[in-house]
Amino acid sequence: MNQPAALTRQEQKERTRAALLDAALELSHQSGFAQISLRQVAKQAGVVPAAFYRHFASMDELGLALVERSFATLRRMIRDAQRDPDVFTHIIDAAADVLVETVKVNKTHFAFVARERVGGSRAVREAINHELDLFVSELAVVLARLPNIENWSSDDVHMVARLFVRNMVANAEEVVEMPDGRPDLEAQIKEGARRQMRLIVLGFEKWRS
Amino acid sequence: MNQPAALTRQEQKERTRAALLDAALELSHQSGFAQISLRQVAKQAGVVPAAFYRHFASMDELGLALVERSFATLRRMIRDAQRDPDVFTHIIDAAADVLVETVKVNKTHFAFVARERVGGSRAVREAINHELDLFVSELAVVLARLPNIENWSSDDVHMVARLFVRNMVANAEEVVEMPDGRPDLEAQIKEGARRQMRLIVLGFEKWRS
DNA sequence: TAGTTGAGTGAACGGGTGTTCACACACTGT
DNA sequence: ACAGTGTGTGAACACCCGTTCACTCAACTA
Repeated sequence: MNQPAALTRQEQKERTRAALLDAALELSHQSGFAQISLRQVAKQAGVVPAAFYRHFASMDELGLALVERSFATLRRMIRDAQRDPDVFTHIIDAAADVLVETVKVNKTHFAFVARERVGGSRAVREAINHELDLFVSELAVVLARLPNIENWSSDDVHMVARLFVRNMVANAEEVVEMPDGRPDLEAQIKEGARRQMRLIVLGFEKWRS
Repeated sequence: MNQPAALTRQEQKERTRAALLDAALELSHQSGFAQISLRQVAKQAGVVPAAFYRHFASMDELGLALVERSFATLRRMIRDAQRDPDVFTHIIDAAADVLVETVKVNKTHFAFVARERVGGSRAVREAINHELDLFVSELAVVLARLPNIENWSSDDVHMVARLFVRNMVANAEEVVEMPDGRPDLEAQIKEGARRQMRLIVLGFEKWRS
C-alpha cells in the first residue's frame, strides 16, 4: 500500500531509538555512562532533548536497554563459538581466541558492561549482575559434562563457573583498556588468559569435596 | 609557645582536608565518585565551595589522594596479616578470613577502589591500576617461595599472582555489595573464596611450561 | 606589640542540566 | 480525500554546576 521510498512511522522511530542508543554508547566510551547527560545524547543522535522522552523515560531506562543489547552480543558470541568444531578439541585455546576477538570487535558494548557493572547506577548495576549470574549458570551446565567434573557437587561446579566468568570479565576489561594497534599486547592478554584457564583446569583432577 | 586549647594553623588545615576526604568517600559510597560534585563535598564537609581550592586544585586531585589513602589501608591489612602466625600454617583459610574481615571494616575505602578502578576518570583509574600492579608484584615475590612454585619461570609466577589478585578484587567487590547484617552471605563468600584458592593451588603441582 | 599570612567567606558569573509545554506536520487508518 | 495520531520542534523554566574575586579575622612571625 505504501513506503514508495520514504520510511514508515515505525521504521523511523526505531531508527531514532537506535541512534540514541548508539550515541549513548559512543559517548560513554570515553567518560562513563553515569556522567553523560540526556542533552549530550540527544545532540549526538541529532535530535532535540525533548524528543528523547518519546523513546525512554529517563537515562536509567536507556541504560537498561543498553545492558540488554550488550548481553545479546555476548550470547551471540557464545552461540557462534559452540558451532565451531575447534572449540571441542582445543577448548581453552579457542575460548581465549574467541574472547579476545569478540571483545575487540564489540569493544563499546563490553566497555559499557565492564564499567557499569560496578560504577553504574543501582538499577543498571543490578541488571548487569543478574545477566552475569545467568551466564554463570549456563556455563555451569556446560562444565558439568566435562570428564573430571561430572560427579562434583553442583555447588562446586557453580563455584568453578564463577571463577571462569570472573576471569573472563577481567580479561575483557583488559582488552577494552588496551590501546589500538598493539598486536603484541593482544597476544599477551590471550596467552595470559590461556595459562590461567589451564592452571584452573589442572586443579580439576585432584579436587575433592 | 602556644596551643593553649585552640588549634594550630596546620592542625586546622589538616582537619578540614580530612573532612573533605571523608565527605567525598561517604558521598561516593552511594552514587560513585565520578558523579558527586565539588559543591556537595564542600557542603558535607561543612565548608563553603571556594574553600575547597585551598586543599585541592580539582576533584580529580582529591580522587588521587583518596586512592593513596585507600591503598594505605590495604597495605596495613597485608602487613598485619603477615604478623599472624596462623597465616603460615593455614594460608588459604587465613587469607579468606582476613580478606572478608578487613573489607567489611573498611568498606568505604574498598568500595571506592572497586568502583573507580573501572568507572573513574582516567587519572584515578590509572592510579588504582598502578597500585594493583605493584600489589601483584609483591604477591609474586611471596608466591615464588612456595614449595611447588620455586622453580617456575617468573612469567608464570606473575600470571598466578594476577589470578589471585583478580579474585581478591572480585571477592572484595562482593563483600562491598553485601547488605549489612547477613552473616550467612558473609560465610558463603568466605567459603567461595577459600574453594577457589584451593582449586588454583591444586593446579600448581602439575603445572609445566 | 604590630604587621603579615592564609584558611575560610559570601556573592556573583556564565553555562550546562532535566523537564514542560504548545506547536508543526508527515505518516496513518478510514 | 480527510481527520487523526504521534514523532520531533523550539522556547522557556528553575536548578545546580565549577570558578573568580574581594573580603575577614584568627593564627603566626619578627
